[in-house]
Amino acid sequence: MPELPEVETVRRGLEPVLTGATIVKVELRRPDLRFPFPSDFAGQLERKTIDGISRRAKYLLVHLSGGQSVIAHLGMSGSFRIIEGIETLASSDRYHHVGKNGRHDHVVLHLKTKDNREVQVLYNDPRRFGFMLLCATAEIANHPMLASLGIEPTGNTLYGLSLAQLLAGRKTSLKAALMDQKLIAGLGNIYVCEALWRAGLSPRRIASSLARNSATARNRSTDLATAVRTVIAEAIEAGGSTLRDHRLADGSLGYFQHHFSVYDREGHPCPRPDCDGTIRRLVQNGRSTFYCPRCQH
DNA sequence: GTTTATTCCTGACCGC
DNA sequence: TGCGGTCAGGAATAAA
Repeated sequence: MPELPEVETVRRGLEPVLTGATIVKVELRRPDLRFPFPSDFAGQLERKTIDGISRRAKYLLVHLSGGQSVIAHLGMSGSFRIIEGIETLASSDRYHHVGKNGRHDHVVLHLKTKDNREVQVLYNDPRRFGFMLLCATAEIANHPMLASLGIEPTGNTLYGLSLAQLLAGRKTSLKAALMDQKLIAGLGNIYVCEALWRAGLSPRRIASSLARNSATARNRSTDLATAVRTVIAEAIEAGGSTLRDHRLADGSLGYFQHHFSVYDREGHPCPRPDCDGTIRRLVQNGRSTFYCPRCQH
């Protein structure tokens, strides 16, 4: 399930191939993913060159010559695959890890790289929760999908005080607040669970309790901001190292198996050294939450 | 304005 | 082995 770290890893994997490449041809093998492709999507990409690829929250932004950008989202099952050369597409053994016969390869970009190699970039998405849209590059920040996104948990904008301000007045749970893309952009179910465990905070705690004017609340918001930043940074780092090992093997970009402390570990012992609790699962807002009832308060 | 429930989709998994 | 049911999840959308 691609959250911010996975999307950033995909971006880093695509960047050296896409940057400076010319889009020779675009194959759309169905009319839509989650949404219909923009009208004449292929035509608007073909013959353009790619100036660069950036990321905002869980969105990939592919910047094209001529002032347009592709806004791409991987949904929950989207992945990219890079195939060198033009003859290998028919080789079925390339598909074994992403599904049968490339059935869910919905988009194929035929590229000529800046050093004149012919490369195919395939977008595969079995559940089709992903999407691709077009937007004027100058207007990306105002695009409805991106305009109301909150702060990035990377960099230096998320810290105790800024987090406390975001949570002030929120009557919902800490878990739901951290999942809210309008507050912090890019966190999903997995890293929210992990960050709350690291900070020793209960997912059921009322969000605004971290915004109170007390030393305890300030410490908690600082601990949580630190936990969010470090869990994201470590996952990006882990994705980068996985990418180095993985990319040469088969060109796939998208899923990276990390080790989690609590996510999907119901019934396992809490990994905190001085805790003898057991990881539990509960459902909040229709989503599974994994946490340790012994050390998260 | 805030919060919650529903919807989209398919593959994996479980019990019978 | 096969069938039906359940679950997972991001974000738009509707509803409360």
